[in-house]
Amino acid sequence: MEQLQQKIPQEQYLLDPFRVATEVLLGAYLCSNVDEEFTAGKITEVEVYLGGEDKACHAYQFKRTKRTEVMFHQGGCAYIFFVYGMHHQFCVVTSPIDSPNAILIRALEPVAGISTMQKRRHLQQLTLLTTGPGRLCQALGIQTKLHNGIDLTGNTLWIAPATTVIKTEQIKATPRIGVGYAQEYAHKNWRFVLQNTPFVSK
DNA sequence: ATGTCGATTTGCT
DNA sequence: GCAAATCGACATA
Repeated sequence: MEQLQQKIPQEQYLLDPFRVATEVLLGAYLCSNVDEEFTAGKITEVEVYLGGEDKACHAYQFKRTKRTEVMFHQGGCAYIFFVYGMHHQFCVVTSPIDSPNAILIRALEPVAGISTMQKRRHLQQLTLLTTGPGRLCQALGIQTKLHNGIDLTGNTLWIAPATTVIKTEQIKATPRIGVGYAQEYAHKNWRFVLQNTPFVSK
Protein backbone atom coordinates (compact mmCIF):
# COMPACT_ATOMS: atom_id res chain seq x y z
CA MET A 1 0.00 0.00 0.00
CA GLU A 2 3.01 2.29 -0.55
CA GLN A 3 1.21 3.60 -3.62
CA LEU A 4 -1.61 5.00 -1.54
CA GLN A 5 0.73 7.20 0.49
CA GLN A 6 1.80 9.15 -2.63
CA LYS A 7 0.27 12.55 -3.17
CA ILE A 8 -0.75 14.09 -6.47
CA PRO A 9 1.47 17.18 -6.70
CA GLN A 10 -0.23 20.50 -6.09
CA GLU A 11 0.47 21.92 -9.57
CA GLN A 12 -1.64 19.22 -11.22
CA TYR A 13 -4.71 20.77 -9.62
CA LEU A 14 -4.05 23.99 -11.52
CA LEU A 15 -4.67 22.42 -14.93
CA ASP A 16 -7.92 22.95 -16.81
CA PRO A 17 -10.74 21.51 -14.63
CA PHE A 18 -11.86 19.07 -17.33
CA ARG A 19 -8.32 17.71 -17.60
CA VAL A 20 -8.10 17.44 -13.82
CA ALA A 21 -11.38 15.53 -13.79
CA THR A 22 -10.59 13.06 -16.58
CA GLU A 23 -6.79 12.84 -16.67
CA VAL A 24 -5.83 13.36 -13.03
CA LEU A 25 -8.72 12.29 -10.80
CA LEU A 26 -10.49 9.40 -12.55
CA GLY A 27 -8.65 6.23 -11.55
CA ALA A 28 -6.77 8.00 -8.74
CA TYR A 29 -7.22 7.08 -5.07
CA LEU A 30 -8.99 9.24 -2.52
CA CYS A 31 -7.40 8.46 0.84
CA SER A 32 -8.29 9.48 4.37
CA ASN A 33 -6.79 9.17 7.79
CA VAL A 34 -9.56 10.07 10.21
CA ASP A 35 -9.94 8.77 13.77
CA GLU A 36 -6.76 6.70 13.37
CA GLU A 37 -8.45 4.75 10.60
CA PHE A 38 -7.00 4.55 7.08
CA THR A 39 -9.51 4.23 4.26
CA ALA A 40 -9.13 4.65 0.50
CA GLY A 41 -11.05 4.17 -2.72
CA LYS A 42 -10.45 4.45 -6.44
CA ILE A 43 -12.27 7.41 -8.00
CA THR A 44 -14.82 6.14 -10.54
CA GLU A 45 -17.18 9.09 -11.04
CA VAL A 46 -16.68 12.88 -11.00
CA GLU A 47 -18.51 16.09 -11.96
CA VAL A 48 -17.07 19.44 -13.03
CA TYR A 49 -18.45 22.70 -11.61
CA LEU A 50 -17.23 26.03 -12.94
CA GLY A 51 -17.48 29.30 -11.04
CA GLY A 52 -18.58 32.21 -13.17
CA GLU A 53 -20.68 30.87 -16.02
CA ASP A 54 -22.08 27.62 -14.58
CA LYS A 55 -25.54 28.06 -13.04
CA ALA A 56 -25.23 24.75 -11.19
CA CYS A 57 -22.12 25.90 -9.32
CA HIS A 58 -22.37 27.37 -5.85
CA ALA A 59 -19.90 30.03 -7.02
CA TYR A 60 -22.01 30.99 -10.05
CA GLN A 61 -21.16 34.55 -11.07
CA PHE A 62 -18.22 34.38 -8.66
CA LYS A 63 -20.60 34.57 -5.73
CA ARG A 64 -18.36 34.65 -2.70
CA THR A 65 -19.90 33.60 0.61
CA LYS A 66 -18.76 31.84 3.74
CA ARG A 67 -19.68 28.53 2.10
CA THR A 68 -18.07 29.14 -1.30
CA GLU A 69 -14.96 30.83 0.09
CA VAL A 70 -12.63 27.84 -0.28
CA MET A 71 -13.48 27.46 -3.95
CA PHE A 72 -11.65 30.76 -4.49
CA HIS A 73 -8.50 29.32 -2.95
CA GLN A 74 -5.67 27.87 -5.02
CA GLY A 75 -6.33 24.41 -6.51
CA GLY A 76 -5.40 21.43 -4.36
CA CYS A 77 -7.65 21.85 -1.32
CA ALA A 78 -11.00 20.31 -0.36
CA TYR A 79 -14.39 22.02 -0.68
CA ILE A 80 -16.72 20.10 1.61
CA PHE A 81 -20.29 21.20 2.15
CA PHE A 82 -23.49 19.94 3.70
CA VAL A 83 -26.82 19.38 1.91
CA TYR A 84 -30.31 18.02 2.49
CA GLY A 85 -29.90 18.28 6.23
CA MET A 86 -27.80 15.15 6.48
CA HIS A 87 -25.24 14.58 3.74
CA HIS A 88 -21.75 15.87 3.15
CA GLN A 89 -20.20 16.24 -0.31
CA PHE A 90 -16.51 16.25 -1.16
CA CYS A 91 -15.01 18.36 -3.95
CA VAL A 92 -11.49 18.98 -5.16
CA VAL A 93 -10.79 22.67 -5.69
CA THR A 94 -8.94 23.30 -8.97
CA SER A 95 -7.41 26.26 -10.82
CA PRO A 96 -5.36 29.26 -9.62
CA ILE A 97 -6.55 31.64 -6.90
CA ASP A 98 -9.87 33.39 -7.62
CA SER A 99 -10.99 30.89 -10.28
CA PRO A 100 -13.64 29.08 -8.20
CA ASN A 101 -13.77 25.75 -10.05
CA ALA A 102 -14.21 22.39 -8.37
CA ILE A 103 -14.65 18.68 -9.10
CA LEU A 104 -17.28 16.78 -7.13
CA ILE A 105 -16.26 13.21 -6.34
CA ARG A 106 -19.40 11.10 -6.77
CA ALA A 107 -18.24 7.51 -6.39
CA LEU A 108 -15.34 5.30 -5.35
CA GLU A 109 -14.42 1.67 -5.53
CA PRO A 110 -13.43 0.63 -1.99
CA VAL A 111 -9.73 -0.29 -1.86
CA ALA A 112 -8.45 -0.06 1.73
CA GLY A 113 -10.00 0.08 5.19
CA ILE A 114 -13.12 -1.66 3.99
CA SER A 115 -14.14 -2.90 7.43
CA THR A 116 -13.89 0.68 8.73
CA MET A 117 -16.14 1.85 5.92
CA GLN A 118 -18.64 -0.89 6.68
CA LYS A 119 -18.65 0.13 10.32
CA ARG A 120 -19.15 3.82 9.54
CA ARG A 121 -21.92 3.05 7.05
CA HIS A 122 -23.60 0.38 9.20
CA LEU A 123 -23.73 -1.74 6.08
CA GLN A 124 -21.80 -4.62 4.51
CA GLN A 125 -22.50 -4.55 0.79
CA LEU A 126 -19.49 -3.21 -1.14
CA THR A 127 -21.50 -1.66 -3.96
CA LEU A 128 -23.44 0.54 -1.52
CA LEU A 129 -20.44 1.63 0.53
CA THR A 130 -19.06 4.50 -1.58
CA THR A 131 -21.27 4.82 -4.68
CA GLY A 132 -22.67 8.30 -4.15
CA PRO A 133 -21.28 11.63 -2.95
CA GLY A 134 -22.95 11.39 0.45
CA ARG A 135 -22.09 7.74 0.91
CA LEU A 136 -18.39 8.16 0.23
CA CYS A 137 -18.10 11.01 2.70
CA GLN A 138 -19.66 8.86 5.40
CA ALA A 139 -17.41 5.90 4.52
CA LEU A 140 -14.24 8.00 4.66
CA GLY A 141 -15.28 9.99 7.73
CA ILE A 142 -15.31 13.29 5.84
CA GLN A 143 -17.09 16.23 7.50
CA THR A 144 -17.31 19.93 6.73
CA LYS A 145 -16.39 21.05 10.22
CA LEU A 146 -13.24 18.95 10.31
CA HIS A 147 -12.05 19.03 6.73
CA ASN A 148 -13.39 21.94 4.69
CA GLY A 149 -10.46 23.75 3.05
CA ILE A 150 -7.92 21.09 3.98
CA ASP A 151 -4.76 20.78 1.86
CA LEU A 152 -4.92 17.62 -0.26
CA THR A 153 -1.16 17.15 -0.19
CA GLY A 154 -1.27 16.68 3.60
CA ASN A 155 -1.67 13.57 5.73
CA THR A 156 -5.36 13.66 6.66
CA LEU A 157 -7.13 13.73 3.32
CA TRP A 158 -5.17 13.27 0.10
CA ILE A 159 -5.28 11.81 -3.39
CA ALA A 160 -2.78 9.24 -4.64
CA PRO A 161 -2.12 9.12 -8.40
CA ALA A 162 -3.68 6.45 -10.61
CA THR A 163 -1.50 3.42 -11.16
CA THR A 164 -2.68 2.87 -14.73
CA VAL A 165 -3.38 5.36 -17.50
CA ILE A 166 -7.11 5.82 -18.12
CA LYS A 167 -7.89 5.86 -21.84
CA THR A 168 -10.53 8.17 -23.30
CA GLU A 169 -12.59 5.17 -24.44
CA GLN A 170 -12.99 4.09 -20.83
CA ILE A 171 -14.69 7.36 -19.86
CA LYS A 172 -18.34 8.15 -20.47
CA ALA A 173 -19.60 11.74 -20.29
CA THR A 174 -23.20 12.29 -19.12
CA PRO A 175 -25.34 15.08 -17.63
CA ARG A 176 -24.73 15.91 -13.99
CA ILE A 177 -27.00 14.59 -11.25
CA GLY A 178 -29.39 16.67 -9.17
CA VAL A 179 -28.93 20.00 -10.92
CA GLY A 180 -32.20 20.24 -12.86
CA TYR A 181 -32.64 23.81 -11.69
CA ALA A 182 -29.55 25.01 -13.61
CA GLN A 183 -31.40 25.62 -16.91
CA GLU A 184 -29.07 25.35 -19.92
CA TYR A 185 -26.31 24.10 -17.65
CA ALA A 186 -28.44 21.21 -16.39
CA HIS A 187 -27.80 19.01 -19.43
CA LYS A 188 -24.13 19.71 -20.05
CA ASN A 189 -22.18 16.46 -20.13
CA TRP A 190 -19.92 17.42 -17.27
CA ARG A 191 -20.22 14.15 -15.37
CA PHE A 192 -17.49 11.63 -16.17
CA VAL A 193 -17.86 7.98 -15.31
CA LEU A 194 -15.38 5.15 -15.58
CA GLN A 195 -16.75 2.33 -17.75
CA ASN A 196 -16.75 -1.33 -16.78
CA THR A 197 -17.11 -0.87 -13.04
CA PRO A 198 -20.14 -1.51 -10.84
CA PHE A 199 -18.95 1.21 -8.46
CA VAL A 200 -20.90 4.20 -9.78
CA SER A 201 -23.96 6.02 -8.43
CA LYS A 202 -27.34 5.39 -9.99
C1' DA B 1 -38.60 -2.89 -10.58
C1' DT B 2 -40.09 1.77 -10.02
C1' DG B 3 -42.05 5.64 -7.47
C1' DT B 4 -42.79 8.75 -3.68
C1' DC B 5 -41.54 10.76 0.42
C1' DG B 6 -39.33 12.18 4.84
C1' DA B 7 -35.10 13.42 7.23
C1' DT B 8 -32.94 17.77 8.99
C1' DT B 9 -29.55 21.83 8.69
C1' DT B 10 -27.38 25.44 6.28
C1' DG B 11 -27.28 29.55 3.77
C1' DC B 12 -29.31 32.81 1.12
C1' DT B 13 -33.76 35.75 -0.62
C1' DG C 1 -39.19 30.61 4.73
C1' DC C 2 -37.48 27.63 1.26
C1' DA C 3 -34.70 24.78 -1.66
C1' DA C 4 -30.80 22.16 -1.73
C1' DA C 5 -24.55 18.98 -6.14
C1' DT C 6 -28.83 12.88 -1.36
C1' DC C 7 -30.15 8.62 0.64
C1' DG C 8 -32.84 4.97 2.28
C1' DA C 9 -37.39 3.39 3.72
C1' DC C 10 -41.53 1.97 2.31
C1' DA C 11 -45.33 1.38 -0.98
C1' DT C 12 -47.32 -0.44 -4.92
C1' DA C 13 -47.05 -3.93 -9.09
